[in-house]
Amino acid sequence: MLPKVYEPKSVENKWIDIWQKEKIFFPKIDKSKKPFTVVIPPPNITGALHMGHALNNTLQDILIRYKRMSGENAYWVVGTDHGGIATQNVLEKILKNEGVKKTDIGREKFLERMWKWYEECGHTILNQLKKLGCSIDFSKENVRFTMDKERAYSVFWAFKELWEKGLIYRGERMINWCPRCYTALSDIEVEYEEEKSKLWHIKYPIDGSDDFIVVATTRPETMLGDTAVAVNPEDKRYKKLIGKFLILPLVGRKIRLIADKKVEMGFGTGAVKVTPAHDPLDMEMGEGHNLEFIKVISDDGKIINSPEKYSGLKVLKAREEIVKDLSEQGYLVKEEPYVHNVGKCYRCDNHIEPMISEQWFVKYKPISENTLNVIKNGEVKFYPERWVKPMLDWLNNIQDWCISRQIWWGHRIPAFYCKKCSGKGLIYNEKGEIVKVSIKNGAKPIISFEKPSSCPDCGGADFVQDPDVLDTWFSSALWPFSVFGWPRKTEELSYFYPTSALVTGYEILYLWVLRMITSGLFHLNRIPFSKVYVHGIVRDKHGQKMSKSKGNVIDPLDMMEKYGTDAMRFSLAIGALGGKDIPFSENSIIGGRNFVNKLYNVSRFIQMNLKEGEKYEAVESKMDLSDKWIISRSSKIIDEYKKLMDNYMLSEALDTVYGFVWDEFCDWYLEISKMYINTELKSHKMGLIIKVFESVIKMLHPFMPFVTEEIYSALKERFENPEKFIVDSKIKKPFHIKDEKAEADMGVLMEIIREIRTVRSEFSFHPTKEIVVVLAGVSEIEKNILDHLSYIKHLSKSAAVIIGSPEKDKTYIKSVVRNYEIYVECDSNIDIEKEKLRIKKEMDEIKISNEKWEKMLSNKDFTEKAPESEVVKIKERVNENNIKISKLEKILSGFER
RNA sequence: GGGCGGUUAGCUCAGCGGUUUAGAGCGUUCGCCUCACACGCGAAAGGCCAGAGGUUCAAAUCCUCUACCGCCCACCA
Repeated sequence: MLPKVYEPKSVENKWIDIWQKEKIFFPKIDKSKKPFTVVIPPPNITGALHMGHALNNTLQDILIRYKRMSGENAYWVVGTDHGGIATQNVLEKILKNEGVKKTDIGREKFLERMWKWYEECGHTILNQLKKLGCSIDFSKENVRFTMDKERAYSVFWAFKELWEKGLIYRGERMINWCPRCYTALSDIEVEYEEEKSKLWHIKYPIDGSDDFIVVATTRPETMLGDTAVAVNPEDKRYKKLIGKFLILPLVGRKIRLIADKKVEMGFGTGAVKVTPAHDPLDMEMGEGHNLEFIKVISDDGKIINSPEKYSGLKVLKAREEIVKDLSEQGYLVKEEPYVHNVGKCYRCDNHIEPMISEQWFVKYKPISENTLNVIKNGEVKFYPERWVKPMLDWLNNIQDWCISRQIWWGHRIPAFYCKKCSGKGLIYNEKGEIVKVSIKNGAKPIISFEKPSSCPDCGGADFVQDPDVLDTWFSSALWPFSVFGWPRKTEELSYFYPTSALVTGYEILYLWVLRMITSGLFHLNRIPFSKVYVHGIVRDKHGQKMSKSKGNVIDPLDMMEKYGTDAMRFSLAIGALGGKDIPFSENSIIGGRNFVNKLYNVSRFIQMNLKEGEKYEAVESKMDLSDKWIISRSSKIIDEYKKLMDNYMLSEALDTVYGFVWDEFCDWYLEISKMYINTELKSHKMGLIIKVFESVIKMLHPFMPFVTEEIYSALKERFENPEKFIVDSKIKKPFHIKDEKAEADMGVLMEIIREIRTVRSEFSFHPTKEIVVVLAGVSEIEKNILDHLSYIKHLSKSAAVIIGSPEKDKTYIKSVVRNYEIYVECDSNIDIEKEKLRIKKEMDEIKISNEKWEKMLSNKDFTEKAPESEVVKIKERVNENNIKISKLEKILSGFER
């Protein structure tokens, strides 16, 4: 005998093993079948799976399993991402705990450690995906890594193609520098956060005069690199001073007062200090006015090229000193509190420094034009659609993409330099390692996958590779086709590409999704996927972002351990509504667990009533009302389910089935069917139950793979033409019958039953007390009621349900449902006042709605303008209510006697 | 500054092709260990659908404005 409560752990492990062993998810190229391909957003190998992964991969798995069960050749391509800065930071932290700095061990050794880390962590992540129930084939040959050999070649090839078309260049531009991670970042890798700071007003004396100009700044320390002050050309206050020279306080440098219409007259004092090397806007002005660029902040965030006093200080320390000195020397006019946005590194949260730097860039505008078009014309569809507009806006304002990173972990830029020919363009550290390359200063890159054999210029063979690595998103952007071996023309590539759908969170739409579309179009001239299912972020139950510092993190592994994987998947899936963020709590998983248990117990119920050797078959001639009703309902539910699933409304689909199973199938149909278990109708009833339940667990399998597989294996001999496993089965509609009459009739019966139950409950009948119910008041009671008195009897725990009139010498609790009067026999000492109140209350409610409707009916505008069917409907309702009112009145007057 | 999303039961949210008495889950209350399930069953209480206008025979639902909350984008030093 199966235990009463479902025990997930052993069941889950069992099926994980079997599915892998049976190679069910192994990709097969089958040209007779339509492929449904999804590439996984490769998880970074930074550690363990978190709730975001759990959500993302649950949703993908639901889609994949659904498509597989819909007859498509579903293939979910798996792999992990090397994760550039994020992963390097993880190892750096580990090293720090060991008391080692990465510079101590050097690049080569460091990378050795990184690869070792990959071996361990990559494995962990894959195992966790397995635990999540992902229908992925985990054989080694099917697992990719963004930095494995094949992918490395894809990356090189992509770089080469862009380079050859002049779309990759190395140039000196304003970039975002993270002094902590010690690397450049692209614009989207900077997050802006509001910070309380100050606005300092500083006097800049005018050369050869006692007068001065006051500038306002949030970054006084950058004044060390000021090479101008700018005002708006229209600004009357400063017009005549334009072109004069100022003396830069603390430094003594002579700088020009320039006019530029980028300066806002209304802000601060209307005069801006210009630091071309450390501010994007200032850089533009610097270029426009031919100003000197003086870099005063070093890569490690310290002051350089400045008076002795400040050199070597960290930026914030320098700020303090400078403000102090300005104040002491009388240059500081005032400081006012000021709130403004500060850029922070998305990987380490430290302040980023804008600075001029020579880096590799991709010219993005020209290659992303096609992306704009395919989104605009719907070749790539977003679910929900509301993301389209932000995507287009972003593309319209796209900037060149800084792709070089000064870290060690990643794809090394495939550029080699002949040591002899590159001269001063190659910069080495004291150990003789290459640390920087400057094409500006003469470095000559040769783009190559491997070290070139000889220099085309001098014939020399002494090469050095560019020390930088590529932005991790560069390889991610190629993922949908690099996974299939591109640029090699593989069979996989031609069969599985373009992929079908992408499932991802909205936070990486710009960072990743748009870039994939762009590279797909650029390198293969085909979109990488046509559907993008965009989900939200898993938050805590109050809508707060989960974070370690807030202590509100829920660990999916704990949850799976505690409640089972299916339970967690259920709660994630049902919460993923409309692409919105998901408020998540342990409580919501409990709901999932309860549902898993419910399903499991249905299967127990079925199994308990099956006998070996007996046949169970639904027979059409034996169909009664409840059968017709459940068939009709289940037909509708399957249609609804498919429609929702096909439109990526997974949560709604799950909710639909959930409601059907629990409320209709279990609470009504199974309860009714219990009456027939010991009758000759058993075979018919059980047959029908099995059929409906089979379709239910199939619909639920994508959401809750383990429990449904377990149930399937327990019951499948009873199914028609069962497959070996539910994963491999097809969702089929067992019936194509929609019976509105049966649904309506059943509705009446349900109402009557509920009314009797309410009476029982309100008048405190013990649940086991059997009662006598009389149905009366209708001259000719419909046949369907007569036929199904047994339902009423059974579900309302009645000893007898009689059609007729109440007996005069007995006491009844009376109520009205539709046209029927219901008399529930009771002791004479029932609380009459309570009953009166009950009836009155009900009557009042009906009267109120009747008044409303009668008013509508007397309104000519309504009867003339509203559709005929509406008017008829209202009329019918009024009539029904009037009958009901008269019956209730009769009952009330009965009390007065 | 621009854009997007939200404001419905104590909590988290559905409903927004216009028309019953506005739903669900959780929580609460009452009664039940009813032979699948107490991770359950039955019943109940609980809502001027953020506010103000407008369109309409009819508005939680469509339009406009306002308030508040949350995101995203933007070089206002």
